[in-house]
Amino acid sequence: MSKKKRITQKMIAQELGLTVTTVSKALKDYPDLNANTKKKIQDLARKWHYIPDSHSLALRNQQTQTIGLIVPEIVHFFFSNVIKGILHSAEEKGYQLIITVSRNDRKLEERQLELLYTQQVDGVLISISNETMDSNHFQLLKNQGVPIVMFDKVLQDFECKKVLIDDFKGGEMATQHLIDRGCQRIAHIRGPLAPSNAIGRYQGYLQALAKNNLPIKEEFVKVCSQVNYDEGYSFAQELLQMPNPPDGIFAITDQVGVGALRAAQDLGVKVPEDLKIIGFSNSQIGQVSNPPLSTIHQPGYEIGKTAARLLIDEISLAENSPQMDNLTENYILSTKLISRAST
Amino acid sequence: MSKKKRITQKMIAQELGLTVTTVSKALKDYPDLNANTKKKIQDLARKWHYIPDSHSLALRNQQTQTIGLIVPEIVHFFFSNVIKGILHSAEEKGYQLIITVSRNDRKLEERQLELLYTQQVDGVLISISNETMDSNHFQLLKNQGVPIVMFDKVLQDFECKKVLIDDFKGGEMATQHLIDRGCQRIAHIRGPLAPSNAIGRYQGYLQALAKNNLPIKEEFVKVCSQVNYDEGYSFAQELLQMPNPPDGIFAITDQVGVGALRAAQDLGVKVPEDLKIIGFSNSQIGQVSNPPLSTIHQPGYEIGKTAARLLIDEISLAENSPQMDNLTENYILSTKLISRAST
DNA sequence: CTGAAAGCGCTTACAG
DNA sequence: CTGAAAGCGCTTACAG
Repeated sequence: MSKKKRITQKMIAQELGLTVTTVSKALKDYPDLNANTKKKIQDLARKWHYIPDSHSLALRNQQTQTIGLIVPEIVHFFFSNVIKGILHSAEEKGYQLIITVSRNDRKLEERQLELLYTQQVDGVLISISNETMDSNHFQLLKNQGVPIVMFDKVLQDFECKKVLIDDFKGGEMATQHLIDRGCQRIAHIRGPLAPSNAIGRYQGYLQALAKNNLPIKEEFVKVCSQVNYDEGYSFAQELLQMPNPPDGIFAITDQVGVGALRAAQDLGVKVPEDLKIIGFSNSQIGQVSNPPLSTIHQPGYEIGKTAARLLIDEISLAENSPQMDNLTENYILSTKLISRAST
Repeated sequence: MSKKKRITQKMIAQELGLTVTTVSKALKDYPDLNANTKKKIQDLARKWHYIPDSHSLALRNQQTQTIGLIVPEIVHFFFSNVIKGILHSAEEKGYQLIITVSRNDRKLEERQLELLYTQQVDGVLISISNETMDSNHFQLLKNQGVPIVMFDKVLQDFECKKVLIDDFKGGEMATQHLIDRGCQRIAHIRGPLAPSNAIGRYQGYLQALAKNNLPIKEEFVKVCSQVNYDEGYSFAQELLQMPNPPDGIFAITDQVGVGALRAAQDLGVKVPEDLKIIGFSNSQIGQVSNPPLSTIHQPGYEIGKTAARLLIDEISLAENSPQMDNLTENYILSTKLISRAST
């Protein structure tokens, strides 16, 4: 500690034979100061590299200029892009970002939320864990006046702003694309049962089948728990070894889709001739697979940018009109189909 | 603001007709309190969900339990893994992490450093931008008593702990592997000129050629600026269209390597028969390309974990023995060759 | 066993 | 034009 030689207003005041009050005013460019005094202070501050202490400011202003983020995973193309978008908006508005990871663990998510509260973040951005079914911990935070914005994986019955894509439509689009390409027996390797986005995509899949009068076969739906390459591989293997295998697979993510692609190739099933595969997200992995994977583009960067902006707006608003209730409002960003050689 | 209803010790004291002093002691479990009083306080604190204000603590203790991170990029497999490792160690020791990105811009890096200083972080972890050649901004921070640990992209002449792999050895290993596989005309698509790791890998490449009495051809060395798939693609295209094209390519990263792989395939050059390619890092992208890419494993998670631990140790040490100089010390984590179908 | 006081670094309404 | 005072939330050496 003693090693720290942080320059404070007090030191500047002492050096110049003034008081902190005057120094503070000079640094904030108050009009009612002697121009000369002001200049002397500002010059010394610059020379000594004075930088204000944010904790002191936080204490004084009850505002930390910091937002907290909780994501389920960090080694993840989509979430990396979201973070990039958040940082973009945060920088723009002079906010810092504290990042935490829930590892899809409901308990850990709660703990991270508490830590962010301890840090007095002005607001929280979150994509909830796959395990999270209730909103008690979010409600607690909200009751303390900390605004929350959810994105991607959201909790339907929690009142807050949400930034999303239309997963239902995306799922339908993906499945319809397979149908348009001539598939008749379409399997779906879906995400876990709880997350809102996995449900949406699954329902979109069902909808597309129904609309086209294609039969819905329970054995053609596989449920991932890890949602990774290996699961894609092994589920595809199972599917392709059935007596009447599918001729199309809609995978919940590109990771899973690329795993399925490899399984097909290892079994000698030709893609796209014998089997067409479409993923979801437009991750880099699908761009470089061979053949490249068709997919639904999910705009991570824009989602992050939008979510952070909404949160920061809400923070500023809360300051001015404390009575403002933050009602649920869904911001749906658009997706698009990207057709590549796998379909 | 008025919306915030954060519970403070003062409120608890008022409710129970005590003073903050007593409340503070009870919450910190001081021994010299009436057991009954203590219990009453602790019970109410729990009931009201009291959570201490970290800024107040930071101000009081001159310790924020927060570390800052600056990385050149966030949408990046290697750095994501590093962050995961950092979060692991940080959590373990009760530290929070503020993340910023320099976008390989020296000016922005300096700005981020300043913001972290404003936030009073207890220490800084950094992988420097490709543009950074001098250490003035780091020296400034160090002079203020804020410990710094560098990783991956480091500044040779700045005194601090560094967590690295042996890029020279890695580059040599990769090139030697191509030679062992029968390559005689080996090209290198290298990183930018400044970064320590790009230089190390390049020198390792030269060393392997020299050791094996293979000629060093200037035209076989291409210099990336973006270090991405597209650059890998176009440089490989150039190389393969030479009158005497290379029979092996060592790419600075897997991204670049996979780009080169695709270029070869698009030109009808067979990999690995006519051309062998090896990348660097062991990113996921190389695991799923077709054929999968040989590479040098770079342990991102461990690098992050180690760097954060070292930093936190240094923070605690600085508290106790302020005179401690933090001399340069290199922590070299080991890499290994991963041979796949591309070589 | 409990509390009054000082202080961390800063801001701002108020006095002079 | 400058400064003394109070206060943000907390801790701790000291009094009683």
